[in-house]
Amino acid sequence: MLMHKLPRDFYERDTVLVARELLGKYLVHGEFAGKIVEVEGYLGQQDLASHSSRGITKRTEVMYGPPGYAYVYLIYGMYHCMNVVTEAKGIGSAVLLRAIEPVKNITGRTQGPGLLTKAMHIDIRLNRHDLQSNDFFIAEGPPQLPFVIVEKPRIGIHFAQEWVEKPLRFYIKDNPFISKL
DNA sequence: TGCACGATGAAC
DNA sequence: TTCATCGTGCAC
Repeated sequence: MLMHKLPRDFYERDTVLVARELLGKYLVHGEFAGKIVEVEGYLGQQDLASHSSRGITKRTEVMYGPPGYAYVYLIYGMYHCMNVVTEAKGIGSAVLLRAIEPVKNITGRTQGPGLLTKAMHIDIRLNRHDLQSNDFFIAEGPPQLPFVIVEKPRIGIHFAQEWVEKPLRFYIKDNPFISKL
């Protein structure tokens, strides 16, 4: 299977562009692989829905670091969420991976950020991991048919005031593995 | 040093 | 609609 790893330049671009282009790419962790079918963009310190909105802290400094690294955190004490850091160093932006389509060695459901990480065996130990590595990365998959991208408001960010309705969630239209309608 | 609260998922 | 479960951020 063609597995051309995405270069760091891919991530060092506008977050919305990176988010849209991550759809259809292959997330690889060791023996596990899945096709990314749903993502959300988190734009930086001005984005009230983003963890980076409170500035640089021990937790968010990875978001403000160089692009192409994983930001993995524990949510609700029991699930992990995985993001990829985007844009230049100094900008606290990232793309949350919300759902994948199983490709290799995946058991269990993958529709939702917590289920995705569980199925891919991704946890807090992979926080700050360089996605240019050989054990954990995102790659261009094999050629596939073109698809339509659906834009919707992000999930679970009711507190984010004027950012609540911004269309920063993207998914592959009609894909059966997206997390919600 | 303490405490309220999630970028969730599953059950009721 | 409620609950499980714990690290983070901010108040005190």
